[in-house]
Amino acid sequence: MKTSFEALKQQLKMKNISLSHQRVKVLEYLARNRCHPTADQIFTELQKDLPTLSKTTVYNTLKILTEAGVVRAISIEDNEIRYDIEIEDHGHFKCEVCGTIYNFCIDIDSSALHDLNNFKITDKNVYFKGVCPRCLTNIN
Amino acid sequence: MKTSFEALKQQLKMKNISLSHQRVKVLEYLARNRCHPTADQIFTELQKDLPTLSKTTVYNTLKILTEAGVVRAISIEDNEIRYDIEIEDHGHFKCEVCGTIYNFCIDIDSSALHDLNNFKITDKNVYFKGVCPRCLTNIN
DNA sequence: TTACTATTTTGTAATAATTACAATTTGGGA
DNA sequence: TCCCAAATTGTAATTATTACAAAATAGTAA
Repeated sequence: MKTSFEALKQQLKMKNISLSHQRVKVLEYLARNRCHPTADQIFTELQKDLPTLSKTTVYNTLKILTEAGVVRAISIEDNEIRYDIEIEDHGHFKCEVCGTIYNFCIDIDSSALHDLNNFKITDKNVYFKGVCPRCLTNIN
Repeated sequence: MKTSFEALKQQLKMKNISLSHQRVKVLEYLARNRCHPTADQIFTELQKDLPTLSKTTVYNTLKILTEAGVVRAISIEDNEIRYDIEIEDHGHFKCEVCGTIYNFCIDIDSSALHDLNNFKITDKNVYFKGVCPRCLTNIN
């Protein structure tokens, strides 16, 4: 697990975000399942352990964690938001055949962005689409 | 107007997409309003001229044009899809204060993407967020 | 422990974007 | 003019998300 849980808790404490049982569960889920789940996937999975869990709580928690900068919300398409606990700059590749979302390294040289000279950039997202190697093999 | 209308029509004819009155109107709107409108904005505006227009037609048309590669669907956030008639590779910057979406030039060197060596890339999207110069000025 | 207060969770209802689908309309060719 | 296929329309359904009020919970001070 790249981001140690203790460090995360510390980080949230400093922002006065209390870590309730439910919030810890959501965080744990995101840390363990780095497949960019939707709110619904998180809810459905956690409900198995926490039968009283409410979907509203999942949405609330994701919103709080996103605003705290601990989680990143990504919306590639399909009108559904996916969540990612990796904050460091990286790109997302969505396979149009199997739907899997892959991470990939990319660093965009800000000096190349002459069009955005006077803009304050707070968030960079790179989303690619195409076909992943596994699906390319299966097609042939 | 960068992409000449005649060329566009030709392109669509070749793909066996007939250009009905409604479809032409949608295309014209996108060509004239390069502000990345939502389906609803397009519908509301066009309805003034075409009172019988149906929102379903707008969605249908946008889907057809997107599949034909004449229009690009972009979903930065807010769970709403925006449409752009510029197909050439460029990035989108959304100002978090005024909501405006700006285009900017960017070309991503594929050689830098060693993580995606065996992937077939069909679509590249770059979405940045932050504050645009005008809003930066107003804040101070 | 008890009482109090603020925060969190829960569940239901509302909202909003999009899609499904059947009926009607339209336009081009025989 | 008639006919057929394609396009449009309007309504209803679906889905993700948000709003909101009531209930539960946790932490704190007496």
